[in-house]
Amino acid sequence: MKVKYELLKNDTKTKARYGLLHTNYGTYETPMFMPVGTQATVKTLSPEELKEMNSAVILSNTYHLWLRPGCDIVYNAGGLHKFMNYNGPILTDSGGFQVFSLAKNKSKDITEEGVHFKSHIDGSNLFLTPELSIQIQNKLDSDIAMSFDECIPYPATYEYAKASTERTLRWAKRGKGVFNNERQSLFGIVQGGAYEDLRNYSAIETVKMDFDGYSIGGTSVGEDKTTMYKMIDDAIKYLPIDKPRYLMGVGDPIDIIEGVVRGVDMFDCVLPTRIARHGNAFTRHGKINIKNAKYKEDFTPIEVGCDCYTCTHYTKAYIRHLIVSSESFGQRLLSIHNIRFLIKLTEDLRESIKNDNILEYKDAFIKEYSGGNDK
RNA sequence: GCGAGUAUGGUGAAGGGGUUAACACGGUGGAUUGUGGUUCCAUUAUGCUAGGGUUCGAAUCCCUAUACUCGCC
Repeated sequence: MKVKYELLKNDTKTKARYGLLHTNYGTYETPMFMPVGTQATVKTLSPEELKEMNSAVILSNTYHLWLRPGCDIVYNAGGLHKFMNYNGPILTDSGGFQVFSLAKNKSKDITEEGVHFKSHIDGSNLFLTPELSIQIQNKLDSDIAMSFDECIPYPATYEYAKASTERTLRWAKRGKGVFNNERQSLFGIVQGGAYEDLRNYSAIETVKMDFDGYSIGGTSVGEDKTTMYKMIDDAIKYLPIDKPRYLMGVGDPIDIIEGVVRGVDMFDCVLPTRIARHGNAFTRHGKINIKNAKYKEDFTPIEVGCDCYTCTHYTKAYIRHLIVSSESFGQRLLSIHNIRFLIKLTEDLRESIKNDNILEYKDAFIKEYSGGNDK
């Protein structure tokens, strides 16, 4: 089935909204945070652990699975869900962003037809097109596929942003033309760089193609926060109320709140798992670096009151020891805490929308989060 | 006891008279937003075993002491 968005409540003072996302694998509340499992696994975590922290949709990646193990192997395994033993909804990114992030400093050639670039694994020449990306995703059999887009760098000239935005629209149309999977949904992606008129135009034209959901791409690529929030505003203004809105790649706690207030329903980000592997943890009082010497003999949890497995069983001193010793269990414990932190944040945001006090929640959160990380 | 050799930061070490003592690990901070899974950046010896001497100038040369190492009694 196609995903369906059910709007249950609009906030009275902001554009925030509370709703439900109906999927092949159950119905979930929004706004939601989606952990990233690029290579068919949320790094260090099992599906059971994800369920335990009330995770819903997870992300995986077309580009990575295309190269390794290959989409036919996933297809022959019975699809991505079976392959990775995950019976929840899966969204696959199209590979558009990987052209931007993996090949950032390497040779790549973006043409009307598609993108020529080099494999990050063995340097071999690759050619990815909008059609191929969709065909791979059809085979992977994720629940939500993404259109193949170009993520415009920041800053970019108006001329480049305009040409790229128009090309992304043509790519979206081409991808949609070959899309062929009844069980799967397809989302369009709004680009436009940091230019208001291009963002508006991109949103309007993408919506005309009638996708199952819409995402806002091209943010958090080096622009300042004010610009980023405006990019969201400029894009979301023209998105329909009856389809889910997904802000791609954003997962800083404050950015999630700013996104929700602007009407975003879905977020994904590598931040919780990536910083976990490098020893950082989110707390209500800001991000902490567990490797800091001051935690050497701190026998309290990362966050008192946190309901995650990590905080209910382990101390900062122990986790610090694991991270300093490069033990993978430490990475796992921090990943559990960080993902649970963002999921809990979205749970709180949903409650605040239902209670009509999201602005109060936002102000209190930001004040506490930015206030320091002495806890 | 005799002979030879070595002594550089928390560690392994480079430098064999000429500005701020290489590099690596470790330590201490920081970064990270649709993930190239032990990453990236900054910082970390006012000092080269101790004392004395030569020299404009010594970690580098000389003397003494001390500690290790290897031989021989």
